Amino acid sequence: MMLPKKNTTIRRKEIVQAALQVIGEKGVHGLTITEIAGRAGMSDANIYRHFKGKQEILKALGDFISEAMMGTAAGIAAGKGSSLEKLSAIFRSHAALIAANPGLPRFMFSEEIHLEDLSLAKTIADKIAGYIETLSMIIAAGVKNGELQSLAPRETAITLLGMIQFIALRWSITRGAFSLDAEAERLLNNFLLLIQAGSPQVLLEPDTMEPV
Amino acid sequence: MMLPKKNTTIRRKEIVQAALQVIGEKGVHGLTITEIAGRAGMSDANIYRHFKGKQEILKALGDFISEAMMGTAAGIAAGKGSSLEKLSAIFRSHAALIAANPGLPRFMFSEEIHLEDLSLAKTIADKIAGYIETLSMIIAAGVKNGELQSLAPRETAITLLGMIQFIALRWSITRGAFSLDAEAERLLNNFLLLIQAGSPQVLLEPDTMEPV
DNA sequence: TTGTAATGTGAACGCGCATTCACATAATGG
DNA sequence: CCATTATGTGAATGCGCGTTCACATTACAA
Repeated sequence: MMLPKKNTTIRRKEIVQAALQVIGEKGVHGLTITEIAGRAGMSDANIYRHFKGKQEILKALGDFISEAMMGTAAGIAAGKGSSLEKLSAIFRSHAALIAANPGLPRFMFSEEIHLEDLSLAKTIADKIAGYIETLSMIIAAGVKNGELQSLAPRETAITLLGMIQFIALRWSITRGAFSLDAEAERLLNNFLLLIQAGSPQVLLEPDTMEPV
Repeated sequence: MMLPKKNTTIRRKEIVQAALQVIGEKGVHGLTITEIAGRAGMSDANIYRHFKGKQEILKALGDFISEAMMGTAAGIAAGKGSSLEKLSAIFRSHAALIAANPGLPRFMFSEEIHLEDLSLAKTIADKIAGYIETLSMIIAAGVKNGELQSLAPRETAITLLGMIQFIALRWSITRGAFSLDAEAERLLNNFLLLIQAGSPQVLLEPDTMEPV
């Protein structure tokens, strides 16, 4: 059987998406050319008409994933809302993105990615640094206007990212044994309690809901 | 050349240690029988005198790593000291352990581990759950005696672990481009500020110290 | 001492997987 | 409509790596 022909730009997107799906199911370890081709509905050899090799596919996938994660975060950061609202929105959207694409954290964690290709590792590291920077600025703004406690912006940003990433890791190891969204919500609530100004110490009365 | 003979229990330890070192340098992806054998100074075939196969080596390595991490944490948890002191000690020892054994986080992150062997994945997940439980109890105790803010023990424990793990990931990706210990210390300080009772909020009145 | 089990090794085997090749078939520009 | 290029495919290639085998050498129990 011969596949109807499409130009390279379209095929490249299909292949990258197929790769992401394969990683979600079989992991980066199970990401073979044959698997990608099968998922994309084409022959193995045809992959090489659109990519120089597997490494190039990984590079394209890295760009796509980085863009998917950073894009929404940057959008939220640039938009309207309080610091708490922005942090919550970014956190939730990130969790939702992972829940929808299990291959995403697998790709980020995988050393098959980090160690194999120096430039790809650098790309990912830079994207993470940018992410931290984005969150830091939101937090710094919140500290300045008294919305948040007086805390270190960068370290707090890293703490937030660590939460997401750790949830994703456990979720990946347990093969989705728990609800990622629900777990994320629990952690977010606790985190918000910690960082917002003058919040806790509700030890006794459960009254002060809706803190504005 | 023929290696002087030793019994299996000794050889098994040597092989596991060699494997851990190889992972630290080449990653789980680069963990090949030939590499392990070379590092341990023995022939490939001899590996199979002491392990049934590669999978069994990974299993033994998983046990070793779990024990190394959980062991010290449990010891500190059972010892004397305030909650803050215990959390700090566990955090620092964990960071130091990772700094000394780069293969440790690589192993934990690797899906080559999680996805290949169900029982190994379960072992790791259980160990992590136990770790969370240990930290939770420390935190719960701190909350009860007023040392810590009224926060959710389990979620706070996960936040702490997420911090460590995220540092380790970035450290791994950047191939040790920054000082893991220093970074860990910065994050720990910020975290302690967040969780201890009545610390920040110096914004206005530095009154409500010591709430019990 | 002696024979049996444990330990050690180089060579070979087989499989999976990335990549290439020779050859169709469709698109596209002149 | 023709020629050139882009796209698509099954089969072959080659290599890395886990594992096995046939055969030494040492430990050790009787």
